[in-house]
Amino acid sequence: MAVTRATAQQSIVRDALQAHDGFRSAQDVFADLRAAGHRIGLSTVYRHLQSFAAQGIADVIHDGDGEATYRYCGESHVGEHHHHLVCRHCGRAEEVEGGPVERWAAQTARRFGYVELDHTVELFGVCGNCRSYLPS
Amino acid sequence: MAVTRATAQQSIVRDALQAHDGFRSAQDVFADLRAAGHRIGLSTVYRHLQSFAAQGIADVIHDGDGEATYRYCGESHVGEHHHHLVCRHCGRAEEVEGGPVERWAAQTARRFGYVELDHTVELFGVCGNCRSYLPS
DNA sequence: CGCTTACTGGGAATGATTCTCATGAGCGAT
DNA sequence: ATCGCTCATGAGAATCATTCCCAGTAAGCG
Ligand SMILES: [Mn+2]
Ligand SMILES: [Mn+2]
Ligand SMILES: [Zn+2]
Ligand SMILES: [Zn+2]
Repeated sequence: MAVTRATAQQSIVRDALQAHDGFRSAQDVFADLRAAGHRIGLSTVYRHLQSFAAQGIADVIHDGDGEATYRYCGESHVGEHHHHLVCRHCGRAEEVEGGPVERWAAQTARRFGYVELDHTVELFGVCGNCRSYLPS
Repeated sequence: MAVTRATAQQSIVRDALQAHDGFRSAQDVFADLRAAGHRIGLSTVYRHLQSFAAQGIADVIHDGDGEATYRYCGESHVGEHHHHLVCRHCGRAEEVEGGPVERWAAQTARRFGYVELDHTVELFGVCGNCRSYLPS
């Protein structure tokens, strides 16, 4: 599943991801690359995004419709376990530590006798920037 | 979006959900109902499951593939905000309170200047029952 | 410079969810 | 109990993200 050779396509997919600070879908990235004049296949975009995620270089979040969105992981958090605070308007995301959550999760699982624990924790809101633009 | 009239189909979809203590997909519920000899359409199953969710009667979780799964909410937690500890093997789920998580989420959002906060928190593991059946 | 093997990409296939719309059934009013 | 309006139903088509297939291409190594 991990695509390892250094190809031109791998580069442009990585660059496209890094160019934004928010989560973007494979379809989005594909459309942007094509619009920018790059010759690349949709399958290839999927392959690399998933490969980045498998390597921990990128994070994945499934949006409300279940569509997978990817984000290039910030330098300081590559590989480390962390979560995100995502602006549901512009897609911008902050990487956050989950200290209290991790402890609560472990304790809760123990209480119910569950093992091999894992968890998904994502925070959504409207960022300071978008707040000014938006009504209500 | 909420289907309100008391129809036979609404009943059997509700019953099918209540009959299991784990999260199940619309496709699963549909297959079961058909196998049990009920005449019902797939669209109708989707309609009712989504309606239950909109009313807070059922919970929804998107599984790893982004497929939506539904679960009839336990009596004591209907309407109240809560989370789940789900067995990734048999689908069984425990309803859990997220006290520490709620506080952490609010504090984190404030720190980054985000408003209109919301969050998804789901715990996954292997339940005590399944642990005995499973290898490794 | 070859060779081997992994990568590419167009198109077809898959599978969940949504849409359309003619038919059927709640239920409030009579 | 009946009528009639409105909403619910369901079969099939449509949508859309993601995966599969596979012949052609290029990376990396000697
Ligand atoms: Mn990250
Ligand atoms: Mn619940
Ligand atoms: Zn924003
Ligand atoms: Zn289990």
